[in-house]
Amino acid sequence: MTVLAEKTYTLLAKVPRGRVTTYKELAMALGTRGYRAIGQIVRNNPYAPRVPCHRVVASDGTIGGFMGHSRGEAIQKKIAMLASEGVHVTGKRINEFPKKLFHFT
DNA sequence: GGAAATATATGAT
DNA sequence: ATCATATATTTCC
Repeated sequence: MTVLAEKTYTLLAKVPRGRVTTYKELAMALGTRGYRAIGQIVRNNPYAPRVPCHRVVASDGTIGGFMGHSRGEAIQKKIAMLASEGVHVTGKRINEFPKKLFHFT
């Protein structure tokens, strides 16, 4: 486990319910450019479900990935979970993404 | 120890 | 919109 992972989980846990964050925001807050690394870390998610990995989305408002695959039916499940928390998703993008997006800086 | 793969982002074409 | 490059971690050899 790397220091980057610790900080990633810490920040992710700080995201309130009904809000989402992006890999980019996380990477920026952590001071790294390894966006993909964040994806790997979140995918590992040894702290689940204490760490809401489903609250992490791509910077363009798309869901990104979930459960081992990047784009597939698993996304539907993630969408349902987000909708359950108040973040509704229409089609392939989050509804009012910038408003629901939680930024650290 | 080194190479390939990944739940991304950005820039160029 | 599509293709190629950059970046950090993990997994497999």
